[in-house]
Amino acid sequence: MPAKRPPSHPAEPAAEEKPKAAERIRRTARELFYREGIRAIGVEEIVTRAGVTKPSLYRSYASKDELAAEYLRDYEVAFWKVFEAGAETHPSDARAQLMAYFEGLSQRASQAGYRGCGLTNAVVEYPGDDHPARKVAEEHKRKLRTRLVELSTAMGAKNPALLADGLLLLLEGTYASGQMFGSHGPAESLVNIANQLIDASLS
Amino acid sequence: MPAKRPPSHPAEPAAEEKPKAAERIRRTARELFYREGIRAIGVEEIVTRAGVTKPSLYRSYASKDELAAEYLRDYEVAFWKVFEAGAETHPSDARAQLMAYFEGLSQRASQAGYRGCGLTNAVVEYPGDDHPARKVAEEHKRKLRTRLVELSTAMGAKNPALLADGLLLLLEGTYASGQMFGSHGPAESLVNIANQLIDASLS
DNA sequence: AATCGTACGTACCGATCGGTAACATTGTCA
DNA sequence: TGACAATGTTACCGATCGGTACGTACGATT
Repeated sequence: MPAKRPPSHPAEPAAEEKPKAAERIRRTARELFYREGIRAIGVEEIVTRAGVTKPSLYRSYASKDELAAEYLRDYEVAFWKVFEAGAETHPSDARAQLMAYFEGLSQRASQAGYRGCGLTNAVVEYPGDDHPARKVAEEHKRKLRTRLVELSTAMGAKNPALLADGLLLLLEGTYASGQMFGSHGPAESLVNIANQLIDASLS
Repeated sequence: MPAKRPPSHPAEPAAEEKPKAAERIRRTARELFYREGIRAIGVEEIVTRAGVTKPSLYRSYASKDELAAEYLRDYEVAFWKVFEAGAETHPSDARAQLMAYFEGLSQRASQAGYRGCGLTNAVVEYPGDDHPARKVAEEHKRKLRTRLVELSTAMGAKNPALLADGLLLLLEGTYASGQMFGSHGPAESLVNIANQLIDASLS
């Protein structure tokens, strides 16, 4: 285990040099998988657009399936960053935190070309429960549900688990319908609907 | 245009004889496309499971894409049949009609192996707006939204379009989350949540 | 200078993809 | 019975799929 690489930092972006092949593949795969779907994109197109070759891909990732799982892990990190962004601007106000995310989502999902949630899309693309990408997605959704229960509790809901389920249904509904309707779809009503539901769940 | 076929009835199921190849392909494709996804299923597997061969498929359907579109047209017919089933048992009661569908959906979406809405899944599988299957799905969703506005109006909602959007978000959310969570997922709360939303939208 | 580990590219694998040409079989009419 | 159209079958196409064996350029170590 030769763990001695003085100039390069293993877990850091290392913005000093040009991106390595593995990182270029990662970024290209993330963009293509999200925009076009995992099944729709072949490894050939990924490496071509990344400016590398196939062996470089398979040296860093065991298979296309594993690369897809890695893409979703990156996607999840980015998701939580956006989802929890409201915690800083609205500390100790669970409802405002949540609604900050809902407002941003509503706007994004109301634009043409919106592609929904990469994790949800992966579940649709891979119905069988043995795919590594699907496992990442399923675990994430369980975590999201748990987090929504926490927020619902903090909001003072009578039945936090029930409100959390309602909010999750609205979220997933927005991801899906944002892809089907272009502008002026149901996603535009998300904030209004969510507020109605939260109000009804309090007293 | 030789439109003369006395003994055979073009648009009827013709339950008298054994199913033709085109019909077997249609049924097999419908089941496989729904369960596994359109991109995941090749034409080879369809014709094998249907007990026919590829040329039989391509004589009745112009391409795999067209077969997929035909599958969704069949799916849509079946959807409306289930969706409007409550109109007979609950005439002149829009809310009861709608909730009858919601209750059935909630149960189906809470079972392991649930695969959501075939039309929504097709939109996720084909992001580009040029695919024939996607066009069928998009048009259906617009019709569904219109129908929900009608029902919301009949229910006496203050803002029918807004309630319709909320109901549509809940529907799509149930389709999606039913696939990710097995039993005891958010889909189980659909009826309760929908009732809260409808109540809040009336007075 | 000889050596070694790392990183990357060239060229190729068998399998499967959607789709088709050409031929055999069948049923329905005159 | 014979002609015709519809529907079936065998065998194949080029393209692309995910994945890999093998050779090479290069910088650090001895």
